[in-house]
Amino acid sequence: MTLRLTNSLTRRSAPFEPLQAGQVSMYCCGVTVYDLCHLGHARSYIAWDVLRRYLLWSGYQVTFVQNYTDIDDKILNRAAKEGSSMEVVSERNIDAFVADMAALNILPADRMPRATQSLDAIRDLIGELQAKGAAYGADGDVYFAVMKHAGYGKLSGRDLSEQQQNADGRVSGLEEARKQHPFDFALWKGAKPGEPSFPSPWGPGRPGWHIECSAMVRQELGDTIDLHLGGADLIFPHHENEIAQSEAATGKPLARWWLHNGMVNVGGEKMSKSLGNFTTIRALLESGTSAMTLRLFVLQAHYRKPLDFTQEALAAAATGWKGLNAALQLAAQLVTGAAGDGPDGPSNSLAEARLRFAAAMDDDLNTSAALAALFELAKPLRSLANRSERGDAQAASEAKALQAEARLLLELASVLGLKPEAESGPEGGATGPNAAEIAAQIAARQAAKAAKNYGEADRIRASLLDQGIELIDKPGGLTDWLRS
RNA sequence: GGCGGCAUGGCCAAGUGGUAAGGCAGAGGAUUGCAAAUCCUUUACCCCCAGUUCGAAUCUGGGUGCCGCCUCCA
Repeated sequence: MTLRLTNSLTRRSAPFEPLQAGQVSMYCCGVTVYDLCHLGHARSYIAWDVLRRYLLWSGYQVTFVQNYTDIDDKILNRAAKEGSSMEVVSERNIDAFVADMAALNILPADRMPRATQSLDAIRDLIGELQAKGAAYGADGDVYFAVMKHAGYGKLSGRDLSEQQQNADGRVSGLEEARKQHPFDFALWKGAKPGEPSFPSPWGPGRPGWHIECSAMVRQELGDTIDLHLGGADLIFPHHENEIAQSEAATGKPLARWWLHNGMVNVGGEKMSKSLGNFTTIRALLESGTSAMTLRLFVLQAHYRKPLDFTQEALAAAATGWKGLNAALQLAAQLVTGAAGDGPDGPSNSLAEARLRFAAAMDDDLNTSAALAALFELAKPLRSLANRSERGDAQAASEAKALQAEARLLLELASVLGLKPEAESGPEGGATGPNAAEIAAQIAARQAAKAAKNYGEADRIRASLLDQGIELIDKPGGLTDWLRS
């Protein structure tokens, strides 16, 4: 079986095969670090994290590079607004990015170059383009000449001859006047007074947005890479321009595969900073949604389709995760418990589950179907937990039989970046009564129950619930509790 | 206007020629003093019309609706 991926370049899916057998190079356009990441970023990076994990699981050696755009108008604006500097804004948001990604269990990229630290490669590339006649200077700016590059528009399906004055009113007249074609874009922007700038053969200034990715890809991974990833909103102009720059310089294809994820929508509209309808990763996590719930929410839909963010859908994912998490926790117990006792040879059903999972993932990363395989695997585990709690005599022997299953569940879950998550349990540092006080209340309620004083027992239960403590009666007269 | 995508049960969402995965919610059951939690069971002819086919959610044509990109954007 082979992995099939939908290539935006051809708009169809085809078997994936890296340029060098067993080795995959992938690049993902990162964030402009002017603010916190929102759910749209989370979706994108979760999707590519799963791709990477799946490739690794499949035995590939993967080199993954993701950039930081740390010089840009938005960063400068933000710095001006808060009276700090470009560096301060960038540094802060890079730290936040790292923390957010870690919270979501997204594996860090192998290398994360920054635009401001890649200036030599950027200037070299611009110089090369100019030497080849693909770029021209104008008053301290340098532009890429799209008309000079055959094949411009091949990714986004645009035909230059059909392009009219779409840019009217959207670009400053000054910049427009300098361009030879409306689609020409800046490789180097001459510095305006007071702006931070870097020296260059064209005068002080800074790189345009698109050129950094071309330069970094080339520097870090070579002329042609296997996979280039990003959000669908980057197809035009960003990725189109990257292709043009890189291919004009090297004469080789920039990437063999272009993968694009669908947008996160809110009320049918794209979540974005400009619309103001965004939720930051951090805000969501702080509001009590767990990282794994978010992952499950994202992975339940196919990565290329739009994903509507609603409280209902999130709540559904949370409940779904609760069940899966319980199974994963039990699985972790089983595996570390009486290790080695269980029958090790995978039974037919296990082999089938593994196959089903792989087939789903091979089909353009059908995580929704892959998750179905996980839920099916989790089922007997959850059932076992229920029966053993009820003192089923057979449960103990079954636990051994389920060890291989438990191991497989954990393994496959980890391919999706899903891992057992501790409940926000007793030592959660929350406010309210402490464990000893709760234990005392539970004992009091037990006594009331024994005396058939159910009014009092219910009163204690309700009172604890008011304080955020939920009681869970177990068979055998035991009572667990959760801080909600 | 140009380019691209999507329409499956109450909700989310797989399935792309042989008679509908999974999750959530709902219903019934087990359990419980009653609940909650948990486990078990259960719930669809796939936007409309026409066509191709022995057979279509799945292919073709035509509608309708929604979304993305064309300006910074994951």
